[in-house]
Amino acid sequence: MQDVFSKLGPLIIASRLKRMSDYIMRAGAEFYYSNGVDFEPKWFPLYYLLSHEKELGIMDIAQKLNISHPAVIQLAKELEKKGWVTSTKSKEDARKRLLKLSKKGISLLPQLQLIWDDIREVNRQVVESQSTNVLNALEEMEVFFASKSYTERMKEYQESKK
Amino acid sequence: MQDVFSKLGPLIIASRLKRMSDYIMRAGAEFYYSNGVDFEPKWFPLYYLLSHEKELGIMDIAQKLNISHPAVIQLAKELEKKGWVTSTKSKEDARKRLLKLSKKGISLLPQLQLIWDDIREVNRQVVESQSTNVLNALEEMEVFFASKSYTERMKEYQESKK
DNA sequence: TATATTTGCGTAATCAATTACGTAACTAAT
DNA sequence: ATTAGTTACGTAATTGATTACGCAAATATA
Repeated sequence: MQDVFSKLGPLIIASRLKRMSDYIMRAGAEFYYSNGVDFEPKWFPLYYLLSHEKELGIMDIAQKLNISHPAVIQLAKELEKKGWVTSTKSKEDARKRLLKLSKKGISLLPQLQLIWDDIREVNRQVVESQSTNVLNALEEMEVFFASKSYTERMKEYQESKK
Repeated sequence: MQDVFSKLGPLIIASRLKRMSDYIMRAGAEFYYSNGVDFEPKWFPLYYLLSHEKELGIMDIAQKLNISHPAVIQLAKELEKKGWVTSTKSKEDARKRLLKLSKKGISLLPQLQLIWDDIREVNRQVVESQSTNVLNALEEMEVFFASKSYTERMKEYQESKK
């Protein structure tokens, strides 16, 4: 075993989470490519979101996706270049730029849906193969840290040792 | 619920893994800082590795940590700047540059150990709170994809649909 | 109404890590 | 001993995302 990580146990949960995430992301990229669709995994959250909402402002999206607003601008720029997303100035609030899928963007959806179905299916297989379900584990962690943050918990533990 | 992710289920395992990883990393960074140690979480794997091995070449490290060798060089440069790591040319193989902890680096260890203990403890709490253990889930995923890659599994599923 | 504050967006600078490429040292084959 | 191929390392360019900053529009307050 050339791999230090798995020996370290609880100390490096974060690194292992990241590694698995990177692995899946890369595989996803390959998969789009081998299906002849010029689509990148990083576009998925925004694209998917817009496919379910008529139109949204930059900040709304940033909040919903939990990423920074410059990231949204960046992603949107790329999707606009592809011709899949267009934007309009809001009439109620002139500061807002509203994003939505273009006709071309909508017409791509069925093809993407097929791919997403495959991805979903494999992910389902993974989860079903597990005696401990990674999605449940994540959900539990999110709830755990929502009730009291990681930082708070570490501080408390330090206090308790004194 | 302002958060689209948790509704998407298996489709975006990767994004959720990444998000949780980022969250813990950030908390870790804060924690070092609030303990008055000028140490960054990204340094941990290399530092920890060197604290357990006498000296290692760049490529060895890259392999063991499963990162690219330029990443190792970069991290090493930072730790050398801090004075915690030194390097020597290998005598057996003049191409190799061997990294090891400096005296100063070793003398910092006890302080870091304390912090790592706290982190380990909170991570242990997390894991114990869970009915489904995230580390086990990750381990299972790694085994699952080691036996057959994500890409292969997607291809197979596509074939099976025809 | 004038002024201060907040909000939404865009740009710039920065950061962490990767891929691509070049060079030097080692190894193997003739 | 020469040549070809591989390995180890370093640098440069690129990618993806973040924080910091600034401007303009909207909102709240005096």
